[in-house]
Amino acid sequence: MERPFFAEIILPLALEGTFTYHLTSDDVQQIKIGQRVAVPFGTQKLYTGIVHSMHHQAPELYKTKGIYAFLDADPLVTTHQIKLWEWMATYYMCALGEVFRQAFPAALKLESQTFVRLIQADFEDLTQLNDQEYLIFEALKLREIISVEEAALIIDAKSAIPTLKLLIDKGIIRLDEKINEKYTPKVVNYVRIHPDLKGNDAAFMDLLAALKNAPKQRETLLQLITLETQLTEGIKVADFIKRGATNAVLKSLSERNAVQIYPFQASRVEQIQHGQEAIHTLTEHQKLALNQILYSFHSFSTVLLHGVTSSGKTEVYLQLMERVMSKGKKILYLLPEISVTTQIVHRIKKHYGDRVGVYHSKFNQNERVELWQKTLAGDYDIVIGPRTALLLPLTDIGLIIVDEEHESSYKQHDVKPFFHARDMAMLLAKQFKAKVLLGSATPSIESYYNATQKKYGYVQLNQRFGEVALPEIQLVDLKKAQKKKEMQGDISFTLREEITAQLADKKQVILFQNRRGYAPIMECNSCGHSPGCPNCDVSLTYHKFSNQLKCHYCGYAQAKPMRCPSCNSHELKTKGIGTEQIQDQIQELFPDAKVKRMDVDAMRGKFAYERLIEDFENREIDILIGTQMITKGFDFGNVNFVGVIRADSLLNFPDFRAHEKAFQLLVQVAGRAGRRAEQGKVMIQSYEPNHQILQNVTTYNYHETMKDILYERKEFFYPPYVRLIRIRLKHKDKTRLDKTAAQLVTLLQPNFTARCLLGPEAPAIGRINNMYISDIMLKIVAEQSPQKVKELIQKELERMNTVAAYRSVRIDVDVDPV
DNA sequence: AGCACGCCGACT
DNA sequence: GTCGGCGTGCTC
Repeated sequence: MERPFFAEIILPLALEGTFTYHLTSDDVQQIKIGQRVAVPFGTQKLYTGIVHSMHHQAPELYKTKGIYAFLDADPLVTTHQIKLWEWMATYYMCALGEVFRQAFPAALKLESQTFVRLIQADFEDLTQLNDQEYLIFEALKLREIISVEEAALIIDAKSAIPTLKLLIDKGIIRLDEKINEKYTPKVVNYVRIHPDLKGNDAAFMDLLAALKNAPKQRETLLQLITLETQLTEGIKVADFIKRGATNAVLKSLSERNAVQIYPFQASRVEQIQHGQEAIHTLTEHQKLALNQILYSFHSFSTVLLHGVTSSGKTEVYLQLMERVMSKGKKILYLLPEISVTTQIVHRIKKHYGDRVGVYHSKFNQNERVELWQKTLAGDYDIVIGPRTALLLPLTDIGLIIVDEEHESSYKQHDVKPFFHARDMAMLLAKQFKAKVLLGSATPSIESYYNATQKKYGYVQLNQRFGEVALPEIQLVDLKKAQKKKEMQGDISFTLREEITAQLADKKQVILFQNRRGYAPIMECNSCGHSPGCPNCDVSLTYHKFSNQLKCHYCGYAQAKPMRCPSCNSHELKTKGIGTEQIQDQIQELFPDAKVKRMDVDAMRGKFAYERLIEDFENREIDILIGTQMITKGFDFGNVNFVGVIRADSLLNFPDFRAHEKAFQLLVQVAGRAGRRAEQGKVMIQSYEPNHQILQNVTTYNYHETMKDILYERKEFFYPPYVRLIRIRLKHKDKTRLDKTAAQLVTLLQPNFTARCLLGPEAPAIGRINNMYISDIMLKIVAEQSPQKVKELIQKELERMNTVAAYRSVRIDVDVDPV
């Protein structure tokens, strides 16, 4: 007798580990690791799971259930992926199921719905049924299967369950779990000459005669014939209409059986002809950098390419990609979220055509499935996307490029797992024995440090393309300007004159202000009251366009009050500046200029970003005012000047990374100026022009800045000298939250020195969406094993979980927070 | 995460 | 007297 088989299944749940199911001998025949299965879980639900492994150990503590169905013949998940998921779950301290849920396209997870089926259709004693039972019985005679929701609609009740229960008891119906696949292939209508007419001249002549009085139909038919001889592929109805046909005419023709309209499954992933865009030959500097990278890859698996803005890093990437592909290996090209729709991607796509898979967050569920399946099939030589592209079923990877590696959007912070794509890229590369290239004009301090410690190779590219010098940066002292009354609103005369000169020169201007809305705060001049969000501990931001006060954290909005809600005075004034206000001020100063704004508010909608880029390219915008969005892959030849409205808020951020981020951001902003022919110019307005960071920015002194920051980090015990783990507690009851946090600190304290355990402390915003927040920060020193520390935290969290009073507090662990 | 079970307030 | 609020406990 053979021993029974069991399978471990990964389920999309926030629960530890995998789940055991028993296998029938049939199951054993077809089961494969990575395969998608439907399994029952709990009393009601069917979930989509992934086969993790098979074994013979019967669990002792519970009875196993069986597999409900195998959803595909072949695995949809690779063993590399399962391994990566396990790493992520361990490293980022979350459940394997949470990684699965994030990684796997929602459309491939089935929706379990309960259906009702008739089992006794010949039931005749209708007097036994009440009105509602009868209605459902009749409906089922017509339809065979209806969903529980539909049943409720039929009898016009909130829930059909009571009635259905009666019918079940009578043995007339039964409940059935039916599986709905959410993915629906996209179907496109094509048109062709009716097959019956082909080679049948007599019929054809009859048809033409019949169309004697229908010139439009005749013309359309002849046009279709011509097209069919010209084109090898099918003709889409939509394309045919663009060439002059109309729906009405086609309808008549199809009714006459002259043409046939037939549906065909089209690929959703857009096709572009390739070979249109050549790869440029490299300059001497670029060639040197490429050779240094190739050389470094002999001794390092990761190389940091530090290339000033506009040095043509992309050209180097393209050449490197060519080499990798020529060896038959594939490439993963990661970039920050917003850059996925930029020029670089279009260029790569144009050059390599459908060998490139582009992934991005505005894709809908069906597009994601298609990309998943094509990636799995190995159809792409290059996959381009933001951090989540790392989770695709990649195969044969030879190189991973992490472009703009300093970008904090590589770290996922909203949904678990809170992973950093740059760090995971290295793990992934290890699996494939692939290389990683990190690229940036302003590398993150972590990567820079790793390069100085000889953990990464380090290659510099100091020459801008065409040898154009870096933009000249001028600081404008706002204190002085104010004293001398050389200000108009928030624009100094110096800045105003420069913009005037640029516009006279027919150049476009970019202005940077890192705050959206009109004004971040409203304040009453007589009592000092400033309206706050009822759900969060923040001031409401005034949005002039909608005349509302909005909360940027929970989305709360209210109409702007006329009087102070506290003292009823009329003296409500705005404080601080946002992009909306700058737009107003600039428009007033330059009434003839076309002024546009680029921030999340202006970028709503699927193509808002693309449209703005197009407008800018076509010079339909003279002055663009943007938040940090403009620093990401925004590359235009006609911009020679960039202005920063107020740098101070960047420098005075209460975060240990503030200086690093401010330097990176300002250098990136400056890099938008003078990208092609001439040297650009940058003006930074600030109340503190002597601030060390601003001084370093003017000379582009990256190394000096990093040295200073590293010194501070070492002194105050921050990364890269320690690793951080932030434990964030949330609860709607502040007292319970504080007690739980205090208890957790008590449990952790014996294992950490005082300077390695900070908190509990409320973050800058202590309440969001009516949930109070408390943070505990742990620092792991070099001598400690991060794995041991994580196990310890896990143990203490489980201990907390045994006490009911603590259990209701939500606890999230963020490893390496940014 | 879902979902059932179970114990307290406002309504047919 | 019930419907339904969310606190608590369990799921292979």
